[in-house]
Amino acid sequence: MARTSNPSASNPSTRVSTHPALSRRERQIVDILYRRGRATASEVMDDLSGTPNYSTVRTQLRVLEEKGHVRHEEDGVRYVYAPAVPRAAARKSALRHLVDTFFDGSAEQVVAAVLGGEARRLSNEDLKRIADLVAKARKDGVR
Amino acid sequence: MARTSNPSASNPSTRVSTHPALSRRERQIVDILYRRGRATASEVMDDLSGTPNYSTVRTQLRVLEEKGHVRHEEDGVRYVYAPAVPRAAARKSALRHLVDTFFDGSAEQVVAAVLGGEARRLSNEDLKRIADLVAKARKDGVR
DNA sequence: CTTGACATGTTATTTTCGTAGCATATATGC
DNA sequence: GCATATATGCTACGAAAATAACATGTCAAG
Repeated sequence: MARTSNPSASNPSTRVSTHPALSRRERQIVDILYRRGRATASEVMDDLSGTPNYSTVRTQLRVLEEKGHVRHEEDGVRYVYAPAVPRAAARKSALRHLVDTFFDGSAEQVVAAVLGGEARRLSNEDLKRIADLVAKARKDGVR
Repeated sequence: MARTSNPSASNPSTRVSTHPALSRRERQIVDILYRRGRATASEVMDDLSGTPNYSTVRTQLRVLEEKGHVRHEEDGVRYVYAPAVPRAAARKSALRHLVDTFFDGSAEQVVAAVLGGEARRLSNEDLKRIADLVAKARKDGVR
C-alpha cells in the first residue's frame, strides 16, 4: 500500500526547518510583518482579519518572539517588530513550497501563471523587463 | 489609535475566502493532497512529518471533510481524498498571496526569482520555453 | 470458515491556540 | 502636578486542534 518510506525531510510540503511551523494566526502575523517590513503591535492589529484585541496581538507577538520567529527593537518606548528570518530566505522557501505544491515543481508553469495574469495583470513595460530578464538568463546560462 | 477600519477583505494577507483558514496540520494535509492530486489516509500519513498515528490522520481528514476543505470518493472499500477546491483556483490564490507577501506585488520580481534559481535550477530548454512564453505574451498583449 | 490485514466509525484525552483582562509604567497636554 | 492616552508585563481561560485508543466491518488467503 504505497508504504514507500518517508524520511520526513525529503518532503518539501511538510519540511520543517529550525522552526516548527507557525499556527494559523501566527502565520498571518508573520506574513503581515513580511509585507510591511516591520510594524508595531497596533499596525499588525490593523491588518489582521476579525477585530482582535490589542492585548491579544501583543501576546501573540511576544510568543512569536519567544519561539524565535520574530524579533523586536525599541523605538523610544514602543516596540517595533520584524520577522526573525530575513525576507530573502523566507521568500525563497515560500516560492519553492509553492512551486512544489501547485506547479509540479515546474518553474516554467509558474512563469506561465504569472504571465497569464494569475497574480495580476501585467503592463507592456513589465513584459519588456521580464523578456530582458529571460534573455539575460539565457545568455548567462549559455556562457 | 490608528483604528482606521479593516473590512478584513481588503487585505490579501489575511483574506479568508469561504473557508476560515486551515490550521497548521490541516494546511500540511491539504498541501499533500494538492501535490499528489488525490491520496488515501495512509499515503497522506506517509508524507506527513513526525509520525502521526494512522488514526489521527483519518480523524483529521474527516474533520477537513466536515469543514468542506476536502472530499472523498470510495474506491472499493477505501476512501480516496482530494482537495475540495480545484487546484487551479487554489494555485491562483496561493500565487497571489506569495506575490503580495514576498514580492511587493511585483510579477517581475517573481520571474526574476524563478530565473535566479530561487526555486530550482533551470535548463537551457526551460529558458527557451519561458522566453517563448514571454514573447507570446508580449505579442498578444500588443495585439 | 476462520484468521489476519487493512478499512472505517466513534469517542476520549492532552496540547496548543486564540483571546483578553488587569496591573503598571511613561510621556504629554492643561 | 495630574489626568489621559498609550505602552508593556503578566496571568488566565475557553475553544480548537492534534493525537490516539478502542470497536467494528470487510475481504482474501489458507
